[in-house]
Amino acid sequence: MYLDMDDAPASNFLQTIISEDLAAGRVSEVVTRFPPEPNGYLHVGHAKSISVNFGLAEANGGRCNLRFDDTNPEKESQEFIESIQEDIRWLGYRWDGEPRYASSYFQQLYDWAEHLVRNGDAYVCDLDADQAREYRGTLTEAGRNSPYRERSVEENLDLLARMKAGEFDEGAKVLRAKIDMASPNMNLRDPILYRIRKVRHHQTGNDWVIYPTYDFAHGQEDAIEGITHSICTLEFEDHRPLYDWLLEHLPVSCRPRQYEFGRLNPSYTVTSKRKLKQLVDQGVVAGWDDPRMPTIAGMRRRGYTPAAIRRFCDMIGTTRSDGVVDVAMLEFAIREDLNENAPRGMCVLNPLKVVLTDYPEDKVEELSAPRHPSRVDLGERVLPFTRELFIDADDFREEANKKYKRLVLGKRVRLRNAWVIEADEVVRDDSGQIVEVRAHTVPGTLGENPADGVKPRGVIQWVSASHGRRAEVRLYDRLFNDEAPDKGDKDFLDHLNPESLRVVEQAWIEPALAQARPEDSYQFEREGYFVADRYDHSTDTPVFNRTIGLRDSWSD
RNA sequence: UGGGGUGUCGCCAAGCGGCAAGGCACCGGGUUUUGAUCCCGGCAUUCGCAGGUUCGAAUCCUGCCACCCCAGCCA
Repeated sequence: MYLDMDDAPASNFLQTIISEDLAAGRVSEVVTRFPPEPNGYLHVGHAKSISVNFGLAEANGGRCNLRFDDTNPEKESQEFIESIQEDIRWLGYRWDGEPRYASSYFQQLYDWAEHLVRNGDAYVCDLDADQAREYRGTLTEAGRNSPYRERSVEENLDLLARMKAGEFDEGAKVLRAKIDMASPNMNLRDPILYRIRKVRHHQTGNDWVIYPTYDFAHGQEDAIEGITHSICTLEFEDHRPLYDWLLEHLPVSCRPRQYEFGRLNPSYTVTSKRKLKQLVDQGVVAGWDDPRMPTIAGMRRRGYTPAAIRRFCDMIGTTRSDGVVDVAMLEFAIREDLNENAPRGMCVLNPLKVVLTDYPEDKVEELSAPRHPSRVDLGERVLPFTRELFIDADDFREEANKKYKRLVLGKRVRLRNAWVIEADEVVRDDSGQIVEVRAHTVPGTLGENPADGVKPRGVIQWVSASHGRRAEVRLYDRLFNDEAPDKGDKDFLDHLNPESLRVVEQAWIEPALAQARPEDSYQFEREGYFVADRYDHSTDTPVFNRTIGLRDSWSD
């Protein structure tokens, strides 16, 4: 079903580092990790990170852990923990062992916090958030030492224990590393290690009222798990000195190294969790898994395949430069996969009745057609042909120039996988609207060109009016009509594409398509790739989502 | 005016002192019962800019410019 996944082994700066580490014996096995915070759904940007972390481990015979970085219970939930696991599995990756949780290391982390305090490397600070900001200085001015910076080890130990015991209110005290308030790197100006949060944690319940910050947790989690290469995105680069400082000042048994790569920014989309949440909350889309969302769940429902997403990640590469990737590349990846693997079928979105006047009323020809033009292994399907058919209204014109390769009055067209027909006359309703085309078949044209040498102008899809089935078809398009909807001071909501969804309630599909199971992909010939909706589709009420249209180079 | 990064074709991206890979997009042409696919061809005398080193530089040095990130008790 999927494309060949191990084409060219990805070569990038991370692989180069790993190869050198392996060759020099600095590491004996590659261990990476994918460390999402369970505070939202995974999106295409995470897919790249997953591909990088799992891919590197896989390519080097190593392991990759899944670790929930659940250090901030306020924003996290079990729902996200589950959706994240489902998405990673769906993408086709398997983490090593059981999922890990930062929260399962809380005691160890606390012990290490005491260790820092004992060595005079951390202190309890009573400054509130506003004061702390003031003391921190600015980008161009050094900060000032907190008045609580020189507390004794004994006092700090006592205060820390009391913080843990719940004796202080939220925000009343924090534990900070004692580094350098004048550092040009803001992250080294006595960063906060622990804060008081009297909220229930989804994994540890009410065991803790103090929670470690990302900085105090991440490197140590990596050390505990024996991570060799801790790969994250560029914005964490400034945190690396702190990451290293903590590991140097703690009795950890191994030294993971942090490396950063540029995050993925696809054009015509937004990927910030805040903005995606806004789209959901404001009802712009139907939910986190709306087919227009760049979430993994959304792309899945849209009909994107794991193979296409992985292929896309390989195509864009992994570097330290941050740019915008043309979504056309993602679209190429899914077309490439589906062109190769999706069975073909016929669907008429905008029906116009055609009556074949020479064709007997009750005759039904059970034609057979290949499911795929080149994949003979996919077999054939039965195509009932009858006197009354539907074609797409866009595929008929009373008159047209020679560039129009469809049905024209008095001219011929090939009905895909069936007869060549010739249009004779149109039937109109009271308002003058064409409601029917009367035509006749050209004899001997089943699988053959017309004997008289007059070739059809083109090929169009059709569905038997008596044997076809009704279906709802959801035509999705880009959610935004601006290449960079959230760049600069733009409001991304001002650039929504009003035509990102058009629902065709009464499309006609050939009978074989009604047999689709949810999440089966097809190419509706001449239209595009469509997937049977994961939730709403059934044989009784077929519902298809347009994944992506066919490449179209035609212009009038 | 602090620190950390990045700058190679419209986009992504190889390249690491020897004379600019590849993919996407785009433009031609061919095949075709999908205006699809497939096939063939085109597409950077030039690597942010300016100097310098060298027989030779996208690759080394110097200076400059542009853009991104950092002042959450978020990650």
